[in-house]
Amino acid sequence: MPQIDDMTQLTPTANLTTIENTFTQYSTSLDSFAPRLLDWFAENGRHDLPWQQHQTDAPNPYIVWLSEVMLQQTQVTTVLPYFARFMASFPTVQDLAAAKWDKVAEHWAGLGYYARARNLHKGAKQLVEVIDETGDFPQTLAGWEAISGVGPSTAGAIMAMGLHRYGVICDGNVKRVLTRWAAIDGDITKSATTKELWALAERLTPIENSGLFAQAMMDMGATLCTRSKPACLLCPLQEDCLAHEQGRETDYPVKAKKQPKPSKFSNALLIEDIDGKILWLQRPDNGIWGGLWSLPLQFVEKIAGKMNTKTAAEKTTEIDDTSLKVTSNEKVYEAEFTTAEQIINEWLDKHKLTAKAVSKTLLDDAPIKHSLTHFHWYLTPQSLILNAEQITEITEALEAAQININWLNAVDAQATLGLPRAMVKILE
DNA sequence: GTCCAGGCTT
DNA sequence: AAGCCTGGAC
Repeated sequence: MPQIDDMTQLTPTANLTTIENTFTQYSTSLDSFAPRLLDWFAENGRHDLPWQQHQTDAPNPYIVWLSEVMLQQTQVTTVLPYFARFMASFPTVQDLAAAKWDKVAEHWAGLGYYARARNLHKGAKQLVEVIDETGDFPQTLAGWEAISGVGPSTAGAIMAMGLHRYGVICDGNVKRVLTRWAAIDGDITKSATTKELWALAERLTPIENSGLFAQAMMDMGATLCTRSKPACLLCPLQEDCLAHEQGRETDYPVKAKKQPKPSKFSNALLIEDIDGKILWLQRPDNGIWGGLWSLPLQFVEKIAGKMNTKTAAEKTTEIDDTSLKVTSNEKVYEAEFTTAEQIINEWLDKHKLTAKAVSKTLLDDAPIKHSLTHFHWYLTPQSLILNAEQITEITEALEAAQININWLNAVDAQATLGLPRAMVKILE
């Protein structure tokens, strides 16, 4: 734990000094922050989450590590059933490390951000290696940060809550609470602001009970200091919250304006045999849905995000144009295919085969829209039935290129493969 | 329907 | 700095 004298050195500008000068009795505000928060947490916090370890003297770091990785970018209610299934199938880190990737992927399917699942599986193997060498889980912040998928905040959470040692977290919840409490106007996506927030989090975290403090901060951010409509009346920090004083709670945290998202159009090929078995491809580890199974996708086009500064004339064209076509100020990009999709496309070309639209009714031919962080994806299901000879040919072509493939009907695919949500939508 | 949150890796 | 996914808020 850095001493307070060191803290000012951590801040690039006079950040903490600014905060301290803001209060006439700054040490009272800063020093009473944790006691007020912990009192609130004892009375009103959640103490029944299945991964919480603060009521035991022998915390299980595996449970905290697993839950923290799941809780990255994901809300508690979404994580709960996934966590239960993981613990049932992989009760120890050794079980997880020994599992096959496809089994891990199937357990994770639907949670999103699949790199987390790949890192989790890799991390389990790394942890078993550490345990075999030292007899125990890593015991230091650096030891945990060396595990794949564990960054500074997750490592701090594991130190504090999984080992009952000293640890600091500074996740999205903490950042929202702190930017409001101290009215920090810097863009939280900038590294200077990140540094400032980490320094403040460290200054506020009590040396004793850092685990309870971390839980309390996360609970505060999730239940009181919410993004919209924060419950300031119930907040133990209300009396010296600068954002509240100014009535500007929802102005924080400050983030740079989002860039317009491009749109991508693809066909999702349902390549079937006469028994209704569908061709599935395992996607490469990098890129979208890495390591998961997907239908072959056929790139159609990609259109740049809509500009914010459109002229009235351009807006009119846009309204008139209901068929998702390129408009004048939009750019068309290069096609994007995986190796497997290239092989399939070349094979279809060679045999002059074209997939047909699958719509139950004439009106039901709209593409499925799937929005991601950085683009909108419009997926149009297209069907193609192949004979036995063609099935053999395409299977051999893909296997020759070391592509992992599967022929499974819709029900079996959902039950046994890790399918991303968009694929489930298409099957439905 | 649209907008937005969210930690880590590369 | 960009890429990654889904669900909840509105």
